[in-house]
Amino acid sequence: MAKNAKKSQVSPSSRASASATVPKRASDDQMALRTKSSEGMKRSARPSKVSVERRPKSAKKTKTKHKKKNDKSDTNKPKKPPTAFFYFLEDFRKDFQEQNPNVKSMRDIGKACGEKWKTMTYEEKVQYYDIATVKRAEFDKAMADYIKKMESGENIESEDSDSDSELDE
DNA sequence: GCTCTGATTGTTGAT
DNA sequence: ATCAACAATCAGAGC
Repeated sequence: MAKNAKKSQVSPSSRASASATVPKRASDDQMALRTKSSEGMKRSARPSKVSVERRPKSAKKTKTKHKKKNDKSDTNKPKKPPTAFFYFLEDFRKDFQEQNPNVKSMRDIGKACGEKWKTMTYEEKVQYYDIATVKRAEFDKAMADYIKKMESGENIESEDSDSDSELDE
């Protein structure tokens, strides 16, 4: 049910607060973390094949296909940081597999995680929101550096050097 | 053998 | 204000 709605439900908190990473009660300092720079993500950057035919409309979602190892275009380009839900998903997946070793499909885990996420309280989610906020701040910084390099020398082609050390404290 | 799919929510750029 | 795309994960399916 909640699949087609998606945007409509979004979550009682998300935008309700101030489009910040943290739903409600978001501390001002956390909001300050998100500089919301111009990033540069936009779907156009993605491979045409992925960008196109991504129109589920009333159907499901988009299913992103990740392009896997087809990232030759943006090897040094920082990728979008996982959201709070994704951090929770990592932790939830481990616990879920321990209790359900027979279940290996991420589809089932994703569903279970989504249901669990909805039942969780703000206090339980806030820790993941906090992580996501920090990571996005780092991503913003990395993106700014990436753009700077692009403007300076276009394609540096040096994905692993300074950007890596910066991202990973 | 390699690539894509599916399923979830959050976030954000774009329209 | 709304939409669309993308972020991680990983076994399974398809080519």
